[in-house]
Amino acid sequence: MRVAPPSNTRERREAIALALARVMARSGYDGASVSAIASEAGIATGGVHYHFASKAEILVDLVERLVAVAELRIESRASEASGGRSVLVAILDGLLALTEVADPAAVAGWALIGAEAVRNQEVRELYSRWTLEVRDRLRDAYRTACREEGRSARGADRAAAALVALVEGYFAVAAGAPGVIPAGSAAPAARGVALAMLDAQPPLRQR
Amino acid sequence: MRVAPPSNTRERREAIALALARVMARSGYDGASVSAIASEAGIATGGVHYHFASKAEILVDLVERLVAVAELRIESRASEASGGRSVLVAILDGLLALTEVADPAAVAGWALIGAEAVRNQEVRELYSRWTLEVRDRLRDAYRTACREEGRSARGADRAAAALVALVEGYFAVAAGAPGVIPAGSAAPAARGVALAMLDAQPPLRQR
Amino acid sequence: MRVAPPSNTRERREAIALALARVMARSGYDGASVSAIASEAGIATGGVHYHFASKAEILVDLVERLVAVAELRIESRASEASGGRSVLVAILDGLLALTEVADPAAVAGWALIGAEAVRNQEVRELYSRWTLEVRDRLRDAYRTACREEGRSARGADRAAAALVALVEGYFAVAAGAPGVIPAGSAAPAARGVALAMLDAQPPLRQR
Amino acid sequence: MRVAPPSNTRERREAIALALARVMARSGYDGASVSAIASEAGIATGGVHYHFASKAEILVDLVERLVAVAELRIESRASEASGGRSVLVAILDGLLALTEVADPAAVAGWALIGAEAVRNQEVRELYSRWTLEVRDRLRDAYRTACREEGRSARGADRAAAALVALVEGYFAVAAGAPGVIPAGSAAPAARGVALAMLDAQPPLRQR
DNA sequence: GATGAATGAGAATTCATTCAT
DNA sequence: AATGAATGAATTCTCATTCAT
Repeated sequence: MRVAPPSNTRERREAIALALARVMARSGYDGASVSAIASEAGIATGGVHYHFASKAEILVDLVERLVAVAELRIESRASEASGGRSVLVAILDGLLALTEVADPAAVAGWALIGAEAVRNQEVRELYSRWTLEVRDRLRDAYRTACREEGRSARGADRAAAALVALVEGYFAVAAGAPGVIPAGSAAPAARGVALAMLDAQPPLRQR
Repeated sequence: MRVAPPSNTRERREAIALALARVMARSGYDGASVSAIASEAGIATGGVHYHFASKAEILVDLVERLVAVAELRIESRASEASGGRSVLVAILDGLLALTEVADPAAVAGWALIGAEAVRNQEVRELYSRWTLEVRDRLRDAYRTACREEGRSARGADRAAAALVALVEGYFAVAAGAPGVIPAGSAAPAARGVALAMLDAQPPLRQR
Repeated sequence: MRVAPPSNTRERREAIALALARVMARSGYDGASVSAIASEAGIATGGVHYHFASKAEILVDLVERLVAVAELRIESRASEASGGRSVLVAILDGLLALTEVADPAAVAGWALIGAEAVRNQEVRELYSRWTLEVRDRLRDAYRTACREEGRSARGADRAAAALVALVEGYFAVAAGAPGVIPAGSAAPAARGVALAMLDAQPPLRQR
Repeated sequence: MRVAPPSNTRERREAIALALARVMARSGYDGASVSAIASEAGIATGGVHYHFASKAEILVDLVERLVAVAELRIESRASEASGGRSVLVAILDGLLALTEVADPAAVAGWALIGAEAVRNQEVRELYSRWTLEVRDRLRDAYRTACREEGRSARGADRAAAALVALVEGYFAVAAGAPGVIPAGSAAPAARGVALAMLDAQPPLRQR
């Protein structure tokens, strides 16, 4: 009696999504032809469409994977953190870990996902949702830190938005203008920015 | 005998480049087909190729135009500035003016140019050159401000790189995740970041 | 697990190359659009490019096929020949067999390949190499015949070149000016020319 | 009172036709774009269509010019000739003069005209008419020579056809496979072929 | 006579997707 | 599960031709 072999769909989908990231880092999303993705993943063209209904779906899958990974990194750092400042730093570190470990495919992939969000509604929704979530977490941590330190939390919103822009900007510049960002400077500089902003928040006046 | 109308090539090239920016804002660069650009510019498909040898050349032209415009804005603001802090602010304001006057085509255009730099060498060179130039100007102004204020200029490099990332990030996020950046907050927040970073530079120790 | 039908690439490539020859005979090489070739071969446009990277590559393939066929014809005739005269005749007969069996596509195809050699370097190289090879074989047979018959072999070079021109001219005229060459006269007339030239070679003077 | 400037249409048409020949020698007929022809002729694109209704008409004009020139050369040589053999030689020399004076544009032009005759009816008619005329003149001279020398004129037809093929072949090979024909050998070798063929005609038997 | 911008109909080529095996 | 040949629509680009000036 034959037993059906175990499905390898999960691994295949991952391999294909990561192959897309690598090809995108060279050729952009449109330049990443399905057959290039396939050969990067070590399978035949048709195989890609066995596992994904469309090329767009691979990109969506990749976005979800990158988000999940970032989320994990943030979570693991944040869970060890205590206090607003250290949560803030944990989030920034988690987000920018990619640039440190120098995974160029992931860095370029993320930058290109932002660009793809301009025209692809589904990607835009995912990208926006994640970006908003990050902003809100940053804002909450920022406010917490202000409260803990007896500072006004005015402008926490725009400060958090600036930190989001900073992080996304690091990805964009690292991908599109290599050499502009000193190696290894992203995470420490982002931390510095966040802390400088906190320090600039005025103390709450006594009542 | 030469009896021909004066060449309108200059205007046409500009019209086509701006049409590309508008179509890109909707559809991305690859999605901006030559015929979409042509109809946006109000001419026939062939007309685009009469004025540009290739679609890639239009993008290059657009990059050069956006850079030139940004340069002008920076120059006009910086010429009125005195002191490192105000030059720093002038540069950031000049760069981010686009986001304020809400020219979505230019904002998305610039964000997508960064993405296109990933795979297009000529665009990458232009984008890198401009980005480097901006970083170096920011760093010089930053150092000047430190000197003027008797502060150490340590880390000016990474601070300038962070400011570049911040600016690029504003474009990327505004284009890809509308709603994440509070309206009108980019320029003031960027100013705030720069000044907070300066304030955080320690004073030079006495000898 | 690989469960795929056996590749039919070889047959397809041949079918496409022969389709090109037929369409060229009607419309010339430039007039042979890829879609005309495809429909002549009974496939869709894209199919042509699945098997050939470019239209030029089809032409190169066709040249190689026609040369290979001619080579076979010459070889089979020459292997039965004995003596310079009969080898000479075998070569000419092999080359001109096309005109006799009235394969108009091949005749016109070859004539147009010569024309395409004017501007296409790869075709020119193939065409030149083959033409040179034919000339050298003719020259060798011509010299052998002279030696066998006690004649001077002076001018064997230009005689061989003339025979090459004669053969190519038959193709060109048959393709471009039908009716000028009496049907069936090419091979016998070429033979006649070759033998008359040999007869005109003066005897070696006695020493 | 203004006097209309003298028309320069005649010179312009010639300049354009010759420009076509030169561009064709590089790029083939289809590769010779109207604007390439125009710039070779030193005028603007539109100017070509002021003088010719269509690109095809330029080619027709060129064919007529090349034929007229060849006719003149033949006429001037034939008028000084006496006897069948010398007329035969005069015709061949006239036809092949192009290859001797090494006008590569004219040589390639003529070869490409033969190829263009395959698909362009008007060119085919001109090319066929001229080729037939040449064959018939060669045949007449051949017969005259036979009669003068008391030889059978059997096969004069196919001999004349062979000489036509030989001449056209020289053009085709010179254009498409440079180096195969020894320099300067075309006309003398063609003469040699013609005379050898005549020598091979058997004498008329006595009655 | 002549210019050169503009047109628009194709051309070659690419590629996501389908499907018989 | 997977293959890879095949499709056909879409894309970029070319170019003969037209025409206002």
